[in-house]
Amino acid sequence: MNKFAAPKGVSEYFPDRSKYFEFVRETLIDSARRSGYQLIELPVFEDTELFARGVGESTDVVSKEMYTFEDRGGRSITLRPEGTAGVMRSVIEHNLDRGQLPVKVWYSGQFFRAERPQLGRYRQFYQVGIEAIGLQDPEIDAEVISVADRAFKKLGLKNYSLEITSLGDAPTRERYTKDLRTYIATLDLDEATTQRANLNPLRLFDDKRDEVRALMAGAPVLMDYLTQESASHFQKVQECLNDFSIDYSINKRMVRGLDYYTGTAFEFVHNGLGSQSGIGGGGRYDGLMAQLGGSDLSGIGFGLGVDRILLACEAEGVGIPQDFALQLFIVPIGESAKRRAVVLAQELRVAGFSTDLAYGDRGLKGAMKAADKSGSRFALVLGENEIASGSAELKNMQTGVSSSVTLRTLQEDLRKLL
RNA sequence: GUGGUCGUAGCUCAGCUGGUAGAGCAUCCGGUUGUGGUCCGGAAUGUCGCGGGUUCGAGCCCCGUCGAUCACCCCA
Repeated sequence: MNKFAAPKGVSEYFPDRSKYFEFVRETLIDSARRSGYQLIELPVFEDTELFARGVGESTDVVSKEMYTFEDRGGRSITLRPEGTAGVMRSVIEHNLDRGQLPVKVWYSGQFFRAERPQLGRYRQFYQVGIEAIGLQDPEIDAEVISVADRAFKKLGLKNYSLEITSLGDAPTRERYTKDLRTYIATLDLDEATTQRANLNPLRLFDDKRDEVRALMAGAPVLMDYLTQESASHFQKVQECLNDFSIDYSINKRMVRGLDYYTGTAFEFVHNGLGSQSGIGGGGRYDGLMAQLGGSDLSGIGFGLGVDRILLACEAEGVGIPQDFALQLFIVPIGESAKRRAVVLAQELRVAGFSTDLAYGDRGLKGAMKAADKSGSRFALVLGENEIASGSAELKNMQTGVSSSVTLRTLQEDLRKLL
């Protein structure tokens, strides 16, 4: 029988790399928790219309990358391509905005886009995101950015940068887009590019060809169109980032893939990932909630790509901290020791120590090898002699130094050492 | 979705102008009857991605297909 294979474009994480994935994800989530964000757990599929209206029909994400199917009741369902629309739906549906504002939530999980796969670009990918809803203060913009930045620094990443911009409010963008279209109409572009420009003129700023870049150099810049209010908001965001000692650069030509962004927008880019360099991005979406039928509250959030951040960590050789390793591995010698070891391991686990032990009958050498492979920080050698005297040999697997411990005080001793 | 490259042992790869497969690492056993990560010896492991074609003969050539990867597109 033929072996089954995973569907095209999915990434899987299994030992030993899964530990690394887990470390990255938990670090990102931890940063959100430390800023007061609380978990919101949502479905991975939603009414297709939610994304069409929320994300925007003109975006590539909606027009050609969604996993859409009909369920058994004939409803059109779509696997979520991004997180914000679903969060908005849930906030509106359950009136989460009725209480104190802002509502601050984080989420994590799988997202789906039917693109041609590449390293760091998968059809099922993993994001950690946060949303802060119902507060317009520029300080919250900086806070959201800081959650991501703190997480990256905690991971030990260095080779990344933050770009920020302001997209202005809806009327501003309308005025600007009109001028931009007028400008583009004067350019000599090939058919495909013209079509792209018609769909969304901002996209031309992202073109990688030098000719197009040169042509676009003379284009009007959105930031020159900002209202007094938007400009001052953006100014305050920058001051706040300065206060936080977060480095950034202003990218006046940033293009975001989703239609709902207004005002502050940002992107984290890693320099060691080839063309899939975006490791996270987000921004304000002040009209979105009203557009989806809720009250007219502002919002800001981000999505971080865990798959790509993991790749970035590997590219930079970022290591996993010790507290992710197994703490103790028990090596029993002989039948009666084995029975004692099973119970001892259970006691230690109950007491909160991560513990594993050598099963089977591989002999001491084999069991020590297993202890080594487990990555455990300590090995506890438990033989007939030791049991008779109520003791055991505790070996530090890094230094190779071992000492005798009494089983009765083992837990206290471990606590001191770990 | 468009174009290029690649697909051989669990992993990384070698395999000359077509003559039915090899290395290193990992695994297991032993050197060491109570000590891993070093060293030495030994063993096991493959429908050469899959399907078809050309040929006396295909890992190698041709076609298709699936997958990965790179660039574009797009983005996390």
